[in-house]
Amino acid sequence: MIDFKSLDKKWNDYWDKEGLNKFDVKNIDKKYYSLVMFSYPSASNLHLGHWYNYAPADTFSRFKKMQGHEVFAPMGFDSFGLPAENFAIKTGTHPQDSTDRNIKTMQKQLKGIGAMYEPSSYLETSSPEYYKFTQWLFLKLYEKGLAYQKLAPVNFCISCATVIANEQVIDNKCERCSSDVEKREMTQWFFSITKYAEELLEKLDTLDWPSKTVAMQKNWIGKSTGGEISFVLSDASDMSKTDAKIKVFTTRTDTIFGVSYVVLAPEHPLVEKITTKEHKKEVEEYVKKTLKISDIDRQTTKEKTGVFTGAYCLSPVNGEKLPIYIADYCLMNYGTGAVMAVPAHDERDFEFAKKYDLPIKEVIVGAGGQLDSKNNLTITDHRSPTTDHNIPFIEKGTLINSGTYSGLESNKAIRQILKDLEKKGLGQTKTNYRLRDWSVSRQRYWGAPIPIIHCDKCGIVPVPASDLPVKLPYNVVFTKDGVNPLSKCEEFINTKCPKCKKSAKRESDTLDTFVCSSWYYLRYPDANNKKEPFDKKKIASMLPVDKYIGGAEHACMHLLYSRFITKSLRDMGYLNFDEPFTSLVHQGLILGKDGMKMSKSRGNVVNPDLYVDEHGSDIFRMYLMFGFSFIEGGAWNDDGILALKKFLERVYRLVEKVSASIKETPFATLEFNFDLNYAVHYAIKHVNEDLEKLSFNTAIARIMELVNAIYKHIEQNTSLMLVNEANQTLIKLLAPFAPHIAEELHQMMCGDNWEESIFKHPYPVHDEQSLVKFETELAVQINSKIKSKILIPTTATNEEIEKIAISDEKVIEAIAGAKPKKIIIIKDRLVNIIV
RNA sequence: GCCCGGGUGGCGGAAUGGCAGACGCACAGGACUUAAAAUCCUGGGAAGGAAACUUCGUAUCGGUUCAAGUCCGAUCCCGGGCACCA
Repeated sequence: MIDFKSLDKKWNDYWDKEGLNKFDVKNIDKKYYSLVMFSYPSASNLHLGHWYNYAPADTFSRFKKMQGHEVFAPMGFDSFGLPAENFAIKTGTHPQDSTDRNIKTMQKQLKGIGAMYEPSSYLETSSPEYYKFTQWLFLKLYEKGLAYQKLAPVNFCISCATVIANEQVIDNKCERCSSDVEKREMTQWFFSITKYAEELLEKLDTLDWPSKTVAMQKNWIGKSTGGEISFVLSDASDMSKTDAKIKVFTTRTDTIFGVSYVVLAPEHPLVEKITTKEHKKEVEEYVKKTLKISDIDRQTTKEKTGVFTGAYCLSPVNGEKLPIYIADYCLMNYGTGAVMAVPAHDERDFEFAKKYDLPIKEVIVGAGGQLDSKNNLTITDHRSPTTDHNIPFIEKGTLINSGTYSGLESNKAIRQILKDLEKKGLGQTKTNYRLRDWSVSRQRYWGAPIPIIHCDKCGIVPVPASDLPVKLPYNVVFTKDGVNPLSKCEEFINTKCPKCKKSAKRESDTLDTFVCSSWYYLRYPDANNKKEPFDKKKIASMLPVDKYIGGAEHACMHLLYSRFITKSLRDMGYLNFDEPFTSLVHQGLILGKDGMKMSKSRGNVVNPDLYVDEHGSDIFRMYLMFGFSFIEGGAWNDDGILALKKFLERVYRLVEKVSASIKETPFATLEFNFDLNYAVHYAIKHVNEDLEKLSFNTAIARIMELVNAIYKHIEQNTSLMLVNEANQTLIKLLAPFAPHIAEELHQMMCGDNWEESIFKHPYPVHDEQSLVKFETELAVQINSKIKSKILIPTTATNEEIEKIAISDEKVIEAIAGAKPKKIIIIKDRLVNIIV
């Protein structure tokens, strides 16, 4: 038996030599952009997760290529990032050096997959040729007012010593290092992703994306429509007119008659102004205390606290005097930083009201509440306050105790009340989003420097595009003090102001690596362009990406950021499409043998290299595709890989056998055999359909069936020519899955006539006629229970099928003389006789 | 708490409302072999039965339907996301 391992190099070299992976611009009309998420060289090795993403994706690319598409499948490295820098602090190895080294190893490993990556589009985000344009992107966003600097509370990871984005905070811990995240007030750079909130939300429905990812993004954007309502301060004599109102945001304007107090966030600017003398000390202490407690504690303790400010405001609907509180459960960074509290119909307000003994006014009853002809409310819902006081009742329903609005259904009341308030200038409809602007400043070295200069005279001055890239200096010192090495690098920091030419200082923050990865798919098709990030025309013909395959962990980060960047570049006139990734698929997660997530500490990490070294890449990648449902993943199993080895050896023997016999009897007759022909076309049809859906495991199952069928026909002495033909189809079907082995088998089959790579051949297409059988087997049910099977001519009419079914021996016995009441016939499936 | 997924043999996993368990692993039996391995063939949801066959069976309970793993309602468990968002 041949050593499959030896085939990897042979065919890889051949593909390289022949330029088989090259994208040919001539065929641009048939382009297919097949993208995988590029690798992050933080660890020194390609791990199983990479393989599980890249190998099946390559099978898909090869399938598309054989289908006649001009496939563009690039690969590169997302090579900036914290881990390299942390490694430098720990070991003294410069991030540039460790990154270069890791990339070298990983490139070798990538080669081992045997994937058809386009060689000329290779990129590394940490190379000046690339980050020059990441900086260009920043400047463009700045120019358009989409990048700005502000003092804001940000998430600060103490261990990483840098600010991180909202999206990078998981359970109040850093997404990367899992240590605590602190809220800090810092001047930071932001991208105005919120300006695109509505489009980012809306266009989600046009995408062929996993529904879960769409749901996550929708959730993250968090649109809610409601009203912004003003509560006028009851004693506003000493304040300016604009300050005399508290604006609250609510989605439940229908509950406004149930408001018993108003709450401000402790950070709210009005707090200071409205607090009365008697309450000043208490309020100040409370504000100080809550601001000091990090968000972490504010969330984990959850117990609501607050204090009375001494001030009152007036209900805009009935003029009722309402006390104003400040409380930690009101958040400054959402809505207006103030809420109207309706304890009877909101859980949080209820909890607070109970604790501080505030009135609870019920104004909504369940949907059973109705006005009778005399305008009296009848209540039929069991949850209504008049029966069992099941409050807080947070659902919508019918209004009670709400003046002229009583009796209205909630949704109607919301519209009506807002309309009336608008007339009085005290309210309007308002949409809020949970999405915050993207914080992109990082106080770290190993990233693209933000191309900004701070000048004492001119203020913030962008680096002129002609001066790009702002190069990251190599000679910096990495220390454990948590201070950005760049800020201590004199030769980097000190510069001249481009405007006034006086000495000025460079911005020392670098860009979040997600900025680098938010546009890399635009760079690939024009990766060697020295003048521009990409040529507009080229991109217009190559983008959007047709199939994007990668991990689900990027749902609210990379995938959202990329959509935003695409839209902003479109609005600047650089792109002519709205969405970067029309079709997206996430591969599942491969777990350790123990069914647990792989981790070094658990000691259950599976190293792909060991298996590839032993079996070659085809067996390994086929196991990854056959052993799991692609989008589910699952636990690793060593036996599974042996199964695929067995299968491929079985195919090899088959090809060996058939090509040997063909050599012996080259003029074998071609005698048609329906069954074998059917098996071949059945396999072709399903492998095509399954590959289109990335259902690799079932596609391989169909190929296995074909192999079994061919073996059977050899035994049955079916025409050698036909077997030979079936075999050739088999190898083509197999080619995207096991490219090296398929090339070898193809060469074996062709013998002296071999001319070119199997990937220059079209993928088999099935012939519908070959799948039409003369006879079909139908199951016959009596009262929905299967009693018999019958063979009917495929062309039989329903009447004929009925006749055959009823005259079947077992059916006669089962019916036992009873008269059929109804006969249901499902084409090609079954007959159900109801008696 | 809320929003998504998911729960099918000993195992990985298949099933446009229409014959549950494709394909494979493991297992068992047979062939080949001095023997073993490899290979090739056959069999395997469970229970009962000599067999034909019968009954049960896709987390649980109920419903719709001639027909439910699939649709609907409730419950339990597992995974993921969000989490004081007014």
